[in-house]
Amino acid sequence: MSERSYWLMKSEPDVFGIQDLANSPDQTTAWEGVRNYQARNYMRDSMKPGDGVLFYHSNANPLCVAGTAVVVSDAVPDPTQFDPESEYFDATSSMSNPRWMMRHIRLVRLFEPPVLRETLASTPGLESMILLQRGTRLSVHPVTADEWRIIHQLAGVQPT
DNA sequence: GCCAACGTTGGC
DNA sequence: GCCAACGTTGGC
Repeated sequence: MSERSYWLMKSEPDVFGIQDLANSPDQTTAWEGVRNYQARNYMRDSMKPGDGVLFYHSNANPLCVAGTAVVVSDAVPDPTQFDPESEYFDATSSMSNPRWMMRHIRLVRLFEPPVLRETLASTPGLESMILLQRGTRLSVHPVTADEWRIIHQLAGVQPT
């Protein structure tokens, strides 16, 4: 019996924000389009159904944790890698040996108001967040149980 | 819009 | 296998 883990996943709200997740069927979405090996490895190898997800708005105003989600599927091939019409098409991947894997996530809650990045940056205990390290671009990465708890405190809600 | 930091590509 | 060049990310 392995412990539950926690993750942060970035999305640009102009492309797909937490409101889009809230409006999705079953408030569930496929986390398509990740084309970075480290992020893929986390999704493929380390995530488990039931893990918690901080839904982060990048390239946005305001930059913020907009809410939380939960991992609801095993790792499955990202179908967009096989779609020549998709911007995420990868001609070097094959059905028999897919390169890019993804998960499905379901909305748990919106943070209202969202927890701003500048709040994270000034909160004791969050100094080590990967998100806040200089030069970090990784769009899927782990957060600690402490970080998960502190961010829920900032949001004024019980951790789920 | 700028640009620093990073990841990937490809010539050698 | 190195590393320069390039493209992208993403905060500011």
